[in-house]
Amino acid sequence: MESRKEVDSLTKWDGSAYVPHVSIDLVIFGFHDGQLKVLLLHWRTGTDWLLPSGFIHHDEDVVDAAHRSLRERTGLQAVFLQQFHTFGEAVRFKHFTKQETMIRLGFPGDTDEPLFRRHVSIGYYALVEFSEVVPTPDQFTDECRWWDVDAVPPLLFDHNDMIKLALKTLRRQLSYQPIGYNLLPEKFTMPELQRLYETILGQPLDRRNFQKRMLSYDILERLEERKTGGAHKAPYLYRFDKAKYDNVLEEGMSFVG
Amino acid sequence: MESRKEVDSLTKWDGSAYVPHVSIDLVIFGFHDGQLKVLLLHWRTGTDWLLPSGFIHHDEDVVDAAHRSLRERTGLQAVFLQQFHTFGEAVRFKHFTKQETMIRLGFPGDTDEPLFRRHVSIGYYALVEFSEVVPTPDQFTDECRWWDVDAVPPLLFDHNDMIKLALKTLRRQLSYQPIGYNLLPEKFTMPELQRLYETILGQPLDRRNFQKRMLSYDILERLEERKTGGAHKAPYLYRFDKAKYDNVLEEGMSFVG
DNA sequence: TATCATTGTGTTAAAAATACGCATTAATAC
DNA sequence: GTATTAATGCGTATTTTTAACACAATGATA
Repeated sequence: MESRKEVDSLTKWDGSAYVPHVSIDLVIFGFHDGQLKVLLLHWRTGTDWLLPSGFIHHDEDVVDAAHRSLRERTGLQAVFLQQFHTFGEAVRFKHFTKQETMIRLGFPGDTDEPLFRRHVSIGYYALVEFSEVVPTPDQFTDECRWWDVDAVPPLLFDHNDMIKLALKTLRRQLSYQPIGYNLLPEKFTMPELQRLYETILGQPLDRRNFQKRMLSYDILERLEERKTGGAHKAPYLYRFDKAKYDNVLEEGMSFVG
Repeated sequence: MESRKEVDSLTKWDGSAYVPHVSIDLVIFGFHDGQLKVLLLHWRTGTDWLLPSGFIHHDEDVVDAAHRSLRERTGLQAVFLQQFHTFGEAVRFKHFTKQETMIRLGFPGDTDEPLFRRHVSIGYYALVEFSEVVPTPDQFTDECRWWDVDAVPPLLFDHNDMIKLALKTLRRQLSYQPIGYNLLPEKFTMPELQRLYETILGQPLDRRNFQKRMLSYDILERLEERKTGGAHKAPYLYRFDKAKYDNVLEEGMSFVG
């Protein structure tokens, strides 16, 4: 279905530059139009979508490799990035077998292709500001774009499971930590923040209790401005107090230390 | 300091049988004499202690490799085993540099020794019944024994950090899940269960509120027997209702499903 | 048989989470 | 202009959960 030329360029991947058998997979969440989105890549030779992934240089920390991959796909520097699980199954093919997958991706026959060797993959999820992302494909893909989390198609490998687990982890953390800084623009209204929470948690929240809880964290700063333009009463604009926000996060989520 | 013969036998390790650059580290918790214990190994050629670790066969799931290693160190089959973090720093030496570590462990000079290549390590913690464990060293070690968690010496690599993080994870899970089944003998009293919780959490708990909460989980079965022999009033014996226990755990902690 | 430390089983108070009421406001319709 | 409408700001009850505390019962020891 694809020319040999394209397939050749795919195999130019220099596996020797990376730690073999180890990879990173990224579940990058964004929020737009009242919908939680996830960033997916489209394989050049084929019809399939998958999660952005990355490999680790020999002298590179895994977390740095994750940040690097994230930067390459989004253009963003500092984001909320959290390891959530390591996927260590020997066979990580799900909807298609290894053979089927290799054919679909343009690697017929060559069962020793380094890209398709067994990989232990470390899953990270990221929260990014939708409007600031410049979705950028990598050398294996020709398209990078946002998908609604509840409209994600069957993905390659076990990537659907990864999204599920990342979402589950995000929900748990959201329930007892004031995450959300990285998903919204600098200034936002309380209803907007609430909609974000409702979307991630998948359930409606009481307007008044939500506001009380958010303010109780003492990480929000209310501005004098109000958001005009919409019909009805103009809501106040808020802004995260970065210092206090980081502080709360540090206490609640920090590892080793 | 050690004969060449011993060092040679150490290097007989056949790295080709395993996925390179990936390892497993185990934080095995036990409970005895009102103290939380962790199982450590003593390196044959040297004075240092470290966590039990393992490697992954090419066709083996990581979680299976973890169970296998755990079995080899303890003799136990079914235990509570939970992945808690993957340690991906390029340099994981802490108290000693790589060179110092290699000398201490009897690998002078040979900087290419496969055992000392960079490893991404997947951390698991396990809860086991102290009295049923048969501590067993591996090919690199000459002793395997329990240590009080708060008397653990400086360990090789980043293993002290691993214990810290495993303990933190255990505490968090204990706070909102009825873990403990695997740390106690089949029959136990409520005070014994409470002491276990107090030890892990590191704080005293109210006797009456503790009992109420434990019973509210509806996973304990009170037996007719009482524990005699001790001075004072004889407490009832309890037993976990395995089916209900597994059920609660499944709902609260299951991944990918 | 009295003593003592510990267990079994409550009840009460405080705090947190949840449910709900009503006045205010800014765009829209008339 | 003025009334209407739907959403916001800010408040108060209610329920549920958590934490604090009291007292009788028991079994070995003195």
